[in-house]
Amino acid sequence: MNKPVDPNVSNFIRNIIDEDLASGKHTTVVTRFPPEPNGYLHIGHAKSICLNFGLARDYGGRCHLRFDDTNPVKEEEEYMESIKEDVRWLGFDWGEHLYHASDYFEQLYEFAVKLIKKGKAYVCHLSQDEIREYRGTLTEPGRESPYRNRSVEENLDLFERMRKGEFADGECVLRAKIDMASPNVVMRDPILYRIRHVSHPRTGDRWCIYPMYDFTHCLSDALEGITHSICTLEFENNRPLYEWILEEVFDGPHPQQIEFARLNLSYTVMSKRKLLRLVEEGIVSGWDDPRMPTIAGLRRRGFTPEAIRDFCDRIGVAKANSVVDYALLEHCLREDLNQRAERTMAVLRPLKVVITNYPEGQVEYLEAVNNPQDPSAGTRQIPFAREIYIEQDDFAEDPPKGFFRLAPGREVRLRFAYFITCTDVIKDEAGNIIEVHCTYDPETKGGTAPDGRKVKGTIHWVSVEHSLPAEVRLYDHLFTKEDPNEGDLSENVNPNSLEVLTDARVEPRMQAAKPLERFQFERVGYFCVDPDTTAGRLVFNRTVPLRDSWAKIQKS
RNA sequence: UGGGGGAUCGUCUAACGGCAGGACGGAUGACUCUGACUCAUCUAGUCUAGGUUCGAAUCCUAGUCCCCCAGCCA
Repeated sequence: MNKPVDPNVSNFIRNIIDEDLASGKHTTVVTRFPPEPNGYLHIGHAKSICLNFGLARDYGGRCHLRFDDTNPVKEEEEYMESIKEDVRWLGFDWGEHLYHASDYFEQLYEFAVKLIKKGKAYVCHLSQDEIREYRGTLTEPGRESPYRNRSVEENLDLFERMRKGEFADGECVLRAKIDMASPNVVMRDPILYRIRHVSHPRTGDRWCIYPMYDFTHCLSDALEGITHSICTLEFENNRPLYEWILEEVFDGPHPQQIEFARLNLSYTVMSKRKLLRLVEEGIVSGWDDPRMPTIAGLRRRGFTPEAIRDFCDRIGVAKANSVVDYALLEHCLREDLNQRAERTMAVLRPLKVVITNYPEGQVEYLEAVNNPQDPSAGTRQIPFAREIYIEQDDFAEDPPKGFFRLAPGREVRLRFAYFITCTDVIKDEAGNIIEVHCTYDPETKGGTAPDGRKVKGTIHWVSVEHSLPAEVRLYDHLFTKEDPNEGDLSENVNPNSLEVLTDARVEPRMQAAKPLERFQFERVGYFCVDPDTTAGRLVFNRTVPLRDSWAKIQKS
């Protein structure tokens, strides 16, 4: 954690904890992050991770990582590994406190038996459709199941036989006996256990009955001594059930469920279902496509854990549904990268410049600062020669008003090198500019003129002979709409979310760049080395462009 | 039309009966060997209508709008 915690952070959950601590209700804070291992983590999960682990850190408590693995049909071991990797990468440590809901299956079974013995649960043989019918609707009460008043003995026997595998999938379920007329549908005799003759990633074939979320979660929390069980808004309706179950069977202290609004980000989607769709329809290359809001995607894109944590701190925590502006995420990223990314020069769309008065065959090495924000990053030597590449955008034959880059007759500074003045524009038969001729002023070596004259523009460059070819992948929002859910998702996909440039040129130092290493391409943006990079082929992802006030002026 | 939640600058979020504050975005300017960074100034808000109070974003009443719930998913 590179940043000290702002002592002024205030949100409704901290207020609750402060009160609980002050009143003596709790003497410590124990939270948990409880993902279901059925997919990849995304930035919405990062919010929850930062919240839960952050609270534990700030209050000197602890935060458990618990896999909510109660549905073997959807869950896989592979996901558990990726989740652990992502949480660790984000910078959090659960220490000894790694748990699985499946660790509690035996205890959970005993709690269910206890409930049956209290006459508060029963085995129901209604079919799935019948259960739905009997449940009633939002405005009409449900009806009681004909199996609702079976004797305790019969229920005990039936439940045991469910465990033994005497029933087929779907033949019966264990239900809580609460209130079929409750205005809260969750309380209309909710299902506690269902039968699934499926082997579980962790318990194998030991069980063929699996507890439902509502039964599992509250008891898992209680067993682990969780004090504050923080979840998202859609579980608000489940809170009465959470409390009912604990009240009925759990003797120790009860955790308190607190709900907060999940993260929504403009120009992206956050639901696992929709993310899966993007992958399956080939709209993106995979879960770690750099355009994905998954932790894996963000990592590959070049995001830092520090930037993501800072973002999560800044968005706050509240109960109102909201959509955070993507620009805030970009701001956090740039702020972090500006401090730590070494600078380099790279030309994305090359335009050849011949410096006609520079001796042929001569090469000079010029000193360049690696990171003006961090003197300890040192300097490097960059080769300069008669032929260089500059960015096509940095030259205009007919410069618009306010343009102070290279143009016929104009003098600009080549960063860390010399002042050059454009003398000629070379075109092909079609009239395309293919080369620009300039002269340089030998007196301006290093970038300053002894006579004190100033130039308005400084542009970046690389040597034709010494630079390395590279592929550069430019990313934009995956969707064209702030809210991609408005209308048909696939129609809102941004056709220009990926642009591949294959003719980019980078400084020779990039030969040594390692996958995921981050750089600032001066005047262009922050980039990171894509894992697709091989010995003979450099591939960069644009993490985020630099702010560009010239582009803004041009637009208006 | 049942139940549960929620509405504060364009966006996100503080203020817990006592000066509506911060951040992002936007605008303007300064600086500049990155049109970056940084700095400065500005911009802009309490859903509506009543009420209580010396004083209301906050308490009360009545509305309006938005979200969630009828999986043997979580």
